[in-house]
Amino acid sequence: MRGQPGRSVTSRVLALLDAFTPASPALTLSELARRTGLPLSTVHRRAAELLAWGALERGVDGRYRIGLRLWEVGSLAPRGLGLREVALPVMEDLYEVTHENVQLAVRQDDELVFIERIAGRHAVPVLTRVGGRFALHATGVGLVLLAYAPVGVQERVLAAPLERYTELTVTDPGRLRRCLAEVRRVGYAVSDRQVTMDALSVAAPIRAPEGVVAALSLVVAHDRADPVALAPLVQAAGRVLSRALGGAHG
Amino acid sequence: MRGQPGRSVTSRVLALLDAFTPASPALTLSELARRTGLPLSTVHRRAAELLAWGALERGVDGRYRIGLRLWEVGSLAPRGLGLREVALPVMEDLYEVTHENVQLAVRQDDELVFIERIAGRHAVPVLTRVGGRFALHATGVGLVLLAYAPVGVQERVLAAPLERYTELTVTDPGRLRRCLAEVRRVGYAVSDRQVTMDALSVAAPIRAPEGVVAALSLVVAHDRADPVALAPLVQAAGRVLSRALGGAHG
DNA sequence: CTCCGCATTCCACTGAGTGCAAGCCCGGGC
DNA sequence: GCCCGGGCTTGCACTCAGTGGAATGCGGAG
Repeated sequence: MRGQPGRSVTSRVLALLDAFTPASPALTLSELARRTGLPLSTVHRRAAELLAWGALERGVDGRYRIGLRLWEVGSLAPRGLGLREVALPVMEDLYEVTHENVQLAVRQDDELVFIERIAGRHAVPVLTRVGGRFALHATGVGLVLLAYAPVGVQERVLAAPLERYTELTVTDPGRLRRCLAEVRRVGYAVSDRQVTMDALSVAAPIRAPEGVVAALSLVVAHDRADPVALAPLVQAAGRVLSRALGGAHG
Repeated sequence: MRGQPGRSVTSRVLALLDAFTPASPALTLSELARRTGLPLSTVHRRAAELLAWGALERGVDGRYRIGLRLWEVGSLAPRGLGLREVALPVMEDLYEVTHENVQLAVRQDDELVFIERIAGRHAVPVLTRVGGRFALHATGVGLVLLAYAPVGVQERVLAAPLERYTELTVTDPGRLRRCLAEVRRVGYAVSDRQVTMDALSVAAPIRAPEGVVAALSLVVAHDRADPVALAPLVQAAGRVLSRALGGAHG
């Protein structure tokens, strides 16, 4: 072909999907070409194929969006809706008891991904969305996932600059390392106003046979609750789920 | 290349994703090759690329599964989690009032896809799963989606054999056509024991500017409730959502 | 009318992708 | 030990699917 060497067709297709983000869920063909750095004609052909299959859809405005077929296939991810289906009843129980935000997240590389949330109507509004990513070093779920992550992941996160969200965010690697040790010791994590000054979260691990696979948290107004009192509730829910997944209880 | 002509790389990649179904969410490389009809070496290379990107994952057993990254991208589908985010609060309200199963579905080609559900603990157990497909001619949501679908879709569905689920399933095209007219006249659909003999469902359309984009339903035990009494509730919820999406109220 | 931005189609060229075949690894039977 | 069978991975020579520049269509704004 005449194409610039070194780029496989598959990688181009995946690059197209990568161009869609929560911030820009609808793109024109030329925007896609700009974002991927590919020629317009190439993007046009690849997009047409994705369109035919249902991975992309075109709205009335002519823009491309992620198609329902891709959502369908994505819902088969065991760590996505699969995990959600198992966790939801337990999360609902936790919500019944506390009437606060309940969140479920897993680790993906060096970040976390929110899988499900029960948003209490009268609880603190949370900024994240289901399917969204976040750093590991600040939230309750993040601290749990990081504490039980492979050492390689921990080292990478500790070596990279730790973004500051509030004045209470832990950005010193040494201090974060001690926090993680503490999380492993007590079996839960508390993130007190480390993401926003409004909220505090308490999180516990969910274990499968292969280790900690997810984390569950309660997010509450920072002045409304005692984290140490909430911890047993979250831990208990985590243990129920761990048992459901065949994991050891910690 | 030496490859058999007529099959694009993209279509092969997508065929790999197609091989994963709710019934078989984990596959070995050879199973993938068998299902797609592609040579093992080809599958191996395509799968390696999907693996590297995160579209696929390999479990501890070495089997391939849909990866979290694909779920993440899929969650950007406006008709998937996007719609869900809008609808969930209203669905929760409906659940609070009725304590019955609440379901949200959209049409994809000639079938429906369930987007979200609130499963009442003490309500009828439903057989479908979020992300799953179903025929249009039997369920409440299906009848609504079919009634407001483009004529082309209606004709295709009416021309194809209509699968029978119970003795009450409408399988006669003429009768189904009259049912659809009735749905459009009254603005809601009732499916009385047409899917299982246990349950009955009442559904209403959700309208956006471009027309009916989704349907909402209550699924209840067939002997527990009067569908005509439930209809106004479902319709009201549908109208709230229609307004949120900028659709005309019907 | 022309210009601009975006989408679509054309076409000659070529290297990315193919599929066979051979090799590898592991476990089970003998 | 040795061989066999199932799965996975790699090497290699061949070639067509895919490429990207350029040309064309298509509105809408000036």
